[in-house]
Amino acid sequence: MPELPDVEITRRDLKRWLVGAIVTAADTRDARLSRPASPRAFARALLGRTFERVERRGKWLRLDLDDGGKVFSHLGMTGGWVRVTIAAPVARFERARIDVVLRGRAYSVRYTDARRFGRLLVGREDIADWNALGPDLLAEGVDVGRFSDVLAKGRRAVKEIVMDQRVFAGVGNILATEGLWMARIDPRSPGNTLLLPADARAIARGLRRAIAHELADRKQYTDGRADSLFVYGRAGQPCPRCGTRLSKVVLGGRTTAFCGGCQVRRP
DNA sequence: CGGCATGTTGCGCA
DNA sequence: TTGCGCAACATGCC
Repeated sequence: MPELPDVEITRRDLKRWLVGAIVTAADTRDARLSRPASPRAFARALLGRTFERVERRGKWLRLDLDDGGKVFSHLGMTGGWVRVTIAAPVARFERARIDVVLRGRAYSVRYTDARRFGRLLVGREDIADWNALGPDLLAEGVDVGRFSDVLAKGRRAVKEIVMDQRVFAGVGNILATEGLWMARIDPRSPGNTLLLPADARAIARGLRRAIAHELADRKQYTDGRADSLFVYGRAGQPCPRCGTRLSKVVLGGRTTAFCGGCQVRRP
């Protein structure tokens, strides 16, 4: 599920379902998701409250309550929010529920997460993980000069740099792979070989295009992801742009597909 | 059975 | 102090 486009779709869902809604019941028993706090704090913070806003930065969601409380949700690898009836049975891997009333209608918003790499936190202050995030490519403009400086600083591969959440919030393995292909830049290129302002601009633009492409795709399909990607997971197949056989390499421990024919690597 | 997976974190070591 | 590589987390799926 979750990189920036999926989390953005989730934000829009939660906004529709929750803003203005009053919480009639809330529960999670999962100490892993709420770590390091007790899962009991979840119900305590939510019961009787009204949601005022649903915000997103990168892969993090923040739900703001009418008393100043905040709920932070990170979907990890397999997390997701769904809306069901109050009486719906507990789904396999359901980890939390928020029952609400909105405009006279009662229903339940449930969080499911098989692997439990996600987080579900309540508090009154923004958490450190939220504050440390870099610019969100969907919400903010990119300061090309600043990004250029970040690139110049390291010999780290450019793909690892753009996946650093302090550099661009929300860019994960799929977006980085797709965005660099769109930018025609080899993901292995050391940052300090991409010194031209044009390089920084091309990368930011490629990532934005990858985000827009996936968001547009989500509007049409619910499970069309695999078919909408150009190179991710397609090593061995022909490049959709130039026909060269797509290569595979591991960067920062993550599998990366790229085209040796049209993604340039500067010496 | 083995290998891989959209994310993050912590540890050992240079 | 910084950074890098890698295992770990928990589970599904091919």
